[in-house]
Amino acid sequence: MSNVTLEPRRDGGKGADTRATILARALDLASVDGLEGLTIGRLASELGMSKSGVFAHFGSKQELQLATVAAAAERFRIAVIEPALRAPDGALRLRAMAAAYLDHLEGNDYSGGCFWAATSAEYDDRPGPVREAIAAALDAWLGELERQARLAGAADPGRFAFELYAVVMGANSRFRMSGDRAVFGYAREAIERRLGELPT
Amino acid sequence: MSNVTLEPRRDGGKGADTRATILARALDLASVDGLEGLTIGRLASELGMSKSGVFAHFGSKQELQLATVAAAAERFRIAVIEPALRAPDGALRLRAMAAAYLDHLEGNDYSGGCFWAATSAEYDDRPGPVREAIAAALDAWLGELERQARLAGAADPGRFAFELYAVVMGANSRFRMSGDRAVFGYAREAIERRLGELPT
DNA sequence: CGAATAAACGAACGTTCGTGCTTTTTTGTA
DNA sequence: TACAAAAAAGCACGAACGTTCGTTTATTCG
Repeated sequence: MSNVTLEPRRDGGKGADTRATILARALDLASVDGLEGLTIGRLASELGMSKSGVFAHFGSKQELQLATVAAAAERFRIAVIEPALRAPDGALRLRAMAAAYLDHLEGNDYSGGCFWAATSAEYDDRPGPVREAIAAALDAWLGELERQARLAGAADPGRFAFELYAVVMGANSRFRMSGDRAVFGYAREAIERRLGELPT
Repeated sequence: MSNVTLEPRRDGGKGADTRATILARALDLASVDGLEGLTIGRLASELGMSKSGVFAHFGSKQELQLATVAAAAERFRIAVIEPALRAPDGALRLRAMAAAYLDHLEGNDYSGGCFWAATSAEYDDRPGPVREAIAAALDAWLGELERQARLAGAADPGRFAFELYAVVMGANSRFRMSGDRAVFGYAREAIERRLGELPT
């Protein structure tokens, strides 16, 4: 009766693998239908599991949403941050970050586009822990852009970071809606132009 | 028994007023919760109506969504397009359109931000008539930007239109998430800079 | 091997969803 | 003022939602 385990362990057991499998699928579903449209029943049926089996890993839908946000942040770190770290601080790092991001977006035909574009639009008017988690991830990204812009000698790093962010997100938005790949070219050229304006 | 009217009339009767009232509220709700999160029950209770009373005006949820998109397009026309028409074609018109849009976004503290930003992110992976309606509205907006950019003598009007779009939408996105009004200044300055690069 | 615990299952709950059918109230007009 | 049409309400439905519960199957470990 004592020490009742309500949720699977999050460490080495079999549960950790299942949890990772669930979150990988949750990430794809949420990129398409949003974190609110993500349902435990759908998730379970796509995984060949029972609703309660999936549910037990998180204890509530909100915890599932928060775990999905964390998984998205980790995937973003691997797909975008990590590759860009090989470039030196400053303008070259900025170029590498933007390029990795755009490549990631352009290559993601299969899944539902940028997780952060979808979920930030979904939660920008929905207070609560999920919104805060998304906002923190975006602030971290913008903050890193700003930090690198400062190292690159930008006159107004905050402004510089905003412009990079806007162009990348704009390309994702337009590509998703129109299917026109030309927007990635527009975005890359705009970024190059801005980078070229930095002090040498 | 013959000629049964399933939906209220869309013309001069009282039904037209009610329909407009419903759509006005639907627009606000959809700006916050999206067109999928918009529910007939919630709409009815906020309006002090019955679910079936609201439902009868549209016949299906999808029709309600399509009518809401149309209402959003009309509001956008009044708030952004119309005021900008007083400026002459070309660069001045572009400046007026962007300014009206940014003012509209910055002044919309009460409601849920840009309807088009919210719904395009929501439907970019959801095929169907609603997506097509949203895409058509966005294409019309981008097309008008491009047309004016061409009249202003831009070397690549499509690229020019994309950059304006990205900066305005980026400002909306960042403001909604961070609450930082400085992004509107960033956006206005970026637009002025691009307009200044046009041939005189 | 056997006991303990982790993991997944299946059924049910109360609620809300969109939608259909019927009835009542309101509106416009002859 | 009477009456037909329009508008709104009432009621019910099947499905899906998140969640809880008790039970069963897998896994781990002494």
